[in-house]
Amino acid sequence: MRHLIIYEMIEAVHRYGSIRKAAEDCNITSSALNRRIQAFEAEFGSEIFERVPQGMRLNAAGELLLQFIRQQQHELSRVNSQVADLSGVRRGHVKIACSQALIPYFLPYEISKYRSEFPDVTFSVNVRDRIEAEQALLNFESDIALVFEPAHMVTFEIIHAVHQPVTAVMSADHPLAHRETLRLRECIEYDLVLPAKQFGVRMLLEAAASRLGRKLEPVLETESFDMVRHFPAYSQAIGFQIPVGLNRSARTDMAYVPISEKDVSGGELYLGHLKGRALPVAALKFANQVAAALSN
Amino acid sequence: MRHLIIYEMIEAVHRYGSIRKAAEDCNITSSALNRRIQAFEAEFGSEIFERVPQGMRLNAAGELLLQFIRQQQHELSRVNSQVADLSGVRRGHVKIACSQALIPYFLPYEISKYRSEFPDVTFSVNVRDRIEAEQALLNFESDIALVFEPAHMVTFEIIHAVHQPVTAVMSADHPLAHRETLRLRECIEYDLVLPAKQFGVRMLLEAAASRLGRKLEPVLETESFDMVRHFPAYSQAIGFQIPVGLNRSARTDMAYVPISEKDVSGGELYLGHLKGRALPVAALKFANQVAAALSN
DNA sequence: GTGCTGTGCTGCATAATTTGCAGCGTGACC
DNA sequence: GGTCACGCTGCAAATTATGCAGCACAGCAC
Repeated sequence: MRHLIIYEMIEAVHRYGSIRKAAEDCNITSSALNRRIQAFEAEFGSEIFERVPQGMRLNAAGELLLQFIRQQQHELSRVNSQVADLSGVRRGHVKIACSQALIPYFLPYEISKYRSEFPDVTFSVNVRDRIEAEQALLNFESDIALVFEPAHMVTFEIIHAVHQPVTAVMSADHPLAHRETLRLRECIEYDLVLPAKQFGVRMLLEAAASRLGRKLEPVLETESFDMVRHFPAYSQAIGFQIPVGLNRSARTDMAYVPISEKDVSGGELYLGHLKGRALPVAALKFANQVAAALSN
Repeated sequence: MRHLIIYEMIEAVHRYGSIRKAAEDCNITSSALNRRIQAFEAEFGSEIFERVPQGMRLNAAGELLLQFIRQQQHELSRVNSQVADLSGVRRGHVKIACSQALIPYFLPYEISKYRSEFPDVTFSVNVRDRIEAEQALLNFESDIALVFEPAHMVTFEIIHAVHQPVTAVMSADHPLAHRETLRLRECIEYDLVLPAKQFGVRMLLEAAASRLGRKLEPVLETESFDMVRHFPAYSQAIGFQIPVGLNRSARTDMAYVPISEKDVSGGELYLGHLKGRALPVAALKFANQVAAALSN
């Protein structure tokens, strides 16, 4: 869309904080870009950048405009996907922000399944914690989010929610491996592998431990859910994960035992999008498929 | 916004159904406009007009695009008004769709009051019946609507609602003029002046009459609420109006008596806007003022 | 049929706009 | 005090849009 290229230029200037650097990115000279920005500001009726000795910084009006630009680009891509839909071919791009837990099994499977039906739909997947995920929706960086226990859900419109008990991960020969459910106090006797503090699973475990009057002292704390899942294979340590991040049939050398809801109440995995914003056709169809998958 | 002029051109072509006529409107030659439309369609990835021997007609993709264009223009004007608000000066334009009843007293007063505080805000007021009003919101022709008993309110987000008993309008020397309330059967004994069938007041009266097993036989049926209000001055006829359309202090030669709620249940006057759409600053402030005025 | 009128479309020369180049002035940093 | 990066600007070249004239086609009146 050549007539909207000025928007991309504005975004570039904002990103680089410098006309000269942004100009390089736009394959244009700085003078040309400079004049386009100036012409735009004149038309817009107000400056959108603050000129500081270090370069360009968006002012309040610019922030407002940037919000508009992103929304507008999102709407345009939605219209495009609807138009593509009209001609029978289902094309489009789905942008997903999700928790790490969805990465190993759930999303790869669901995306493959969707693409087997609509091969012209492409995807982008960004791992975001529950705070960043909401930001991604607001920035129009993502169409839909799939997050465990989101922090504040004011702008988050829920498509589907599913309960996820916190589940202990251990090697198949662990003393507790044969149990149906576990109490938290039993787990604490072993070495613990916990996700970092910003994650929902950790938050639920901490809350439960403090109710027991105990403190969690992990031998390994990590931001990688893969580490939490795989470390217990090589020791008697116990990791924690939510069921959607586990695949019982994949590894017979591991055991997955849910923690009793009496101790740890579990949390909700939410599938949602930005409130008041219509989804592109492809994103909507994919969201429906995911919602159906989560229901089982 | 020169870079968005193509949108106005598309709207012009749609409006005139002809490139040549639209070109005249755009102060451009038909060949230039023709090429711009073609270039746009190429970029957009799909034709948006159907070429018929009579000229150009939007196709399905074009309808989608037009919806996008209107929404986008609305959002832009909203951003503009927010930006103007930043610099202290409150500027902007408020577009109102309303029932006829609001025209004689209510809106002129409220608009004047608002403009005495913010003289740089301009208004457009369009009289729309309750079906057209919702359409006006959908087309972004209006920011807010003020309608009596809207027909279907799926896309209508209510800001404020106020009950309006149906009120009889008669000359001050009418036999019923001194009464506190009137029964419908009393009114029917006199000549009736009724608004046309599409209006809410008429609908409520018809429903009430059929409950009484009576049929309304107006001596004068009109689309003009002014006629309904003024005709009774010169005869013993009775007209009907809602309180917001009446101004007790203005005319001492007229009497206004509410119909008993036992007969005619009255209706709601709704102030609202399009669901899921943020209002420009000026429209929002004005809506708040109107809501406050309606509360009294 | 036969003009006639309207439609969208197109080749080409021209007008308008945008761009690149080079250079200016300014403030931050060492 | 020198260097660097910044935004900005005059001017000529390159690119793009426009206007003119004319084409092919479809509907319509006679």
